[in-house]
Amino acid sequence: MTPKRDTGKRDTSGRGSRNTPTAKKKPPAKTHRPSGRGLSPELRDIVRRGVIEIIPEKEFLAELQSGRKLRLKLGLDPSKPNLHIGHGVLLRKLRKLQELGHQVVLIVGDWTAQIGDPSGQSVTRPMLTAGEVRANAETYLRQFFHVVDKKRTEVRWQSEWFDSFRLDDIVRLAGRFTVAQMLQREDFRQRFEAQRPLGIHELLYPLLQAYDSVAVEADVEFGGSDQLFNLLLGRELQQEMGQRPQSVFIMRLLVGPDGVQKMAKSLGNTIDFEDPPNEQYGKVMSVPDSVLLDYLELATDIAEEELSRIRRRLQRGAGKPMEVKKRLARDIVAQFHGEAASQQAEAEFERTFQRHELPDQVPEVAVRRASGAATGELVIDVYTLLVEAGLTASKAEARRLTRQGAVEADGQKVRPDQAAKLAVRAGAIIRVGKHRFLRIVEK
RNA sequence: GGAGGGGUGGGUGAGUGGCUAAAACCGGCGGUCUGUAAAAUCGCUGCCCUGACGGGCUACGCAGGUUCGAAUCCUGCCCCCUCCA
Repeated sequence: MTPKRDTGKRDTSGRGSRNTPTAKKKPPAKTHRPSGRGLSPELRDIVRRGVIEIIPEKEFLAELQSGRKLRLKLGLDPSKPNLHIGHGVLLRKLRKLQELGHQVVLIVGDWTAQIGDPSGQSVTRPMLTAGEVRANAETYLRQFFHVVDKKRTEVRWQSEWFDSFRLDDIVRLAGRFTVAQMLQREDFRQRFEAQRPLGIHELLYPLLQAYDSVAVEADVEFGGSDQLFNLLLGRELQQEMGQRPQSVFIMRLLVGPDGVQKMAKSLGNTIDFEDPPNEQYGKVMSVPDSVLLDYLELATDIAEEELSRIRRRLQRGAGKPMEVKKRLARDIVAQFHGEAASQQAEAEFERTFQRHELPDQVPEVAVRRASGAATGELVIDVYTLLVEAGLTASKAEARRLTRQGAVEADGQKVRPDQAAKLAVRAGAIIRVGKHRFLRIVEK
């Protein structure tokens, strides 16, 4: 293993990761989610939907119904600039609780972002500079408030308390825990046992996160299933420091469009809040059927009864998965870009991918007519054009694709021997693969 | 302080003097099929020239050296890991 190179693994669900090296298989998330008996439908949905476990369940439910305004903590680590719909799962949960009058406390993990909580086998990422973190955080906040109600959110920066930490504060904090305790975190233990590197500062990560709970006097902390350890540590630390320990709210992780691995920036399988509508729609459509229901449950607010109906229909083979998926895609795009954009994205999808027609917008490249050639007749060098237009990364790639029959001009496959001097009409469409297009116009 | 192991292509990881632009796997891309799902199947996957054959350039931590020839041997440097103390 080469620790030299770090992939900067981040996770989807707030910060840190508890285990699952790179989430090879779907974690068999055994769920202990609350039954929700005796709760209003609204509360029932909140405590069940997408929830794996609430610890301690009874106390939390009692609190929830006590009328007290709860402080709901979520920490986000601004080591990457964009939020994705995996984060969205948590954010929408917060939003729902806000609607009941509770207070969100968003912690910008400007210190932990610099440490990085390496998931799996990766080691430390290079620490980010404070400036990078700030810039990322700005983007984060904008995106965050796309879902969460700003008026009922208190934004806190870790630097508020950690900047003034002195060595003795750190030593004292670290002194409250033992190595054995830290090794309960599965990825730590695995790395330790496999004699793979495990940095001391990495052990600090969960401690800092735990201290955040103390600093803001959190009542509840939210996180994905990969966060269990970190969240529980916060609970423990609060107790040690004389605070009432927070409840922890463990949510299921959304997988990426690959259908297997959790959605995470580091795995490159995210659907981002700010992906353009068409892209967002397309990414959702590429989600495998096997996780369609998970997406509906976690990434939309489609009502529970409706979900059961869809589930049953699909099981009977009655519903068309594709139609359901389109609905899902529409729903998600609408969340971030509005109804109109969502419908446009769907139309565009149907046009280009289902009917194989041209997209709405095709980039144009102007080519000069050779002297003596008739108006509207152009001769192009396909390879050069493709590279210049950015449709292929290199001429070598353009050649390869041509050889493979992936390049068409006005619907005709371009043969390799023609490509260097291809005669086309002005306005001709060059197509590479399924969805790379280019229109040739006369200069 | 002592002993040992290691730095290879987007990732994992083979390779110990020429047959190696570098196995295998993953990922990515493309063809067929199709619901931009899955599965299946075939192929491509450093860059430049070429319709093709072929040719050229760059590449195995960095810098030098040995050799007709080096990812592979030597020297120095940088970095990482493990064990013992």
